[in-house]
Amino acid sequence: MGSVESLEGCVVTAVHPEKVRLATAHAPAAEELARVSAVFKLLGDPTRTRLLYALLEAGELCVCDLAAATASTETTVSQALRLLRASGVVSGRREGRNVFYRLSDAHVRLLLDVTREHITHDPRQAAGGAEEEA
Amino acid sequence: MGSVESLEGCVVTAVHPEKVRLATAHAPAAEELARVSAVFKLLGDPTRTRLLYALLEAGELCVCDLAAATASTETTVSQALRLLRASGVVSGRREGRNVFYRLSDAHVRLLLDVTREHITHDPRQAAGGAEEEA
DNA sequence: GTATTATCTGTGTATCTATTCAGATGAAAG
DNA sequence: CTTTCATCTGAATAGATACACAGATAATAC
Repeated sequence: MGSVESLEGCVVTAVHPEKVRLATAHAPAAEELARVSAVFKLLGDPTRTRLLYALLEAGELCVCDLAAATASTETTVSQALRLLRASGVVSGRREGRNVFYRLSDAHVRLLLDVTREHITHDPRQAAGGAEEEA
Repeated sequence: MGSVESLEGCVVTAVHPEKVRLATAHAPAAEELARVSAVFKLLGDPTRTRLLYALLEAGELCVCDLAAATASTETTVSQALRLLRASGVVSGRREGRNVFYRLSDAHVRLLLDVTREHITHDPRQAAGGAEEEA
């Protein structure tokens, strides 16, 4: 059993030091990782997820239509859209009194599709149980 | 301007009723949406994201190695792994006293890759500013 | 059997966050 | 200019959650 210097300098036991060094070497930088997890966190709220799937289907919707489509208040929708827009997940276009929102790029659409497929193809993680398959 | 019955029965104004109906018709079911956002929420914590990228690089790591690779305590890592395992994002394999964890399937790997690419190709959403491109 | 190591789990606390309400801003109509 | 409508923003509150500590469980060594 080897030992590796962790980032804070304290020595901890390691079963596979090479793999640990490999992981730390290729790990995303702090700022990059923060942004990645920030995007996932935005997608991790049911209200926002509902908005995004509505935009995925309709292509473009204004705030009041999004509120109707997701059965939320317009204020809640507006607050959610503010966060999504601030991180570039959605973008808004003003047309008269309405602001129409759409998904920013293909990456977001892919994330929504892949995760939905992941869920439907892996019905294990329902409410609690999620052991190995077979 | 038309009007649509929202899910709660109250009538709200709608700019594009057809699009709203399209979105509501193709919207994920409540349980499916809950599971999708639950997966995203799991990926939305920096500590867990770090663990997942470590597993993405190393393929398989035990708890103490993950703690070393991510500069966290073993307790924190274990708590994080419990949530990830409960939702089927990672899976564990016991070998003697160690438990080795790995990413469950290709979907998770794809999510991590796509989002990292999304971040690096879209340097807009740094700390605050994220207006339209161009 | 006891000792030791690795991982897991219960509990408490401090922090964050989603939602709501009230009011502000921007745009069009009269 | 005043009114009306759509959207936005600030503040307060209730609920969720990540981390740390202490102790429990599992597996090997002696």
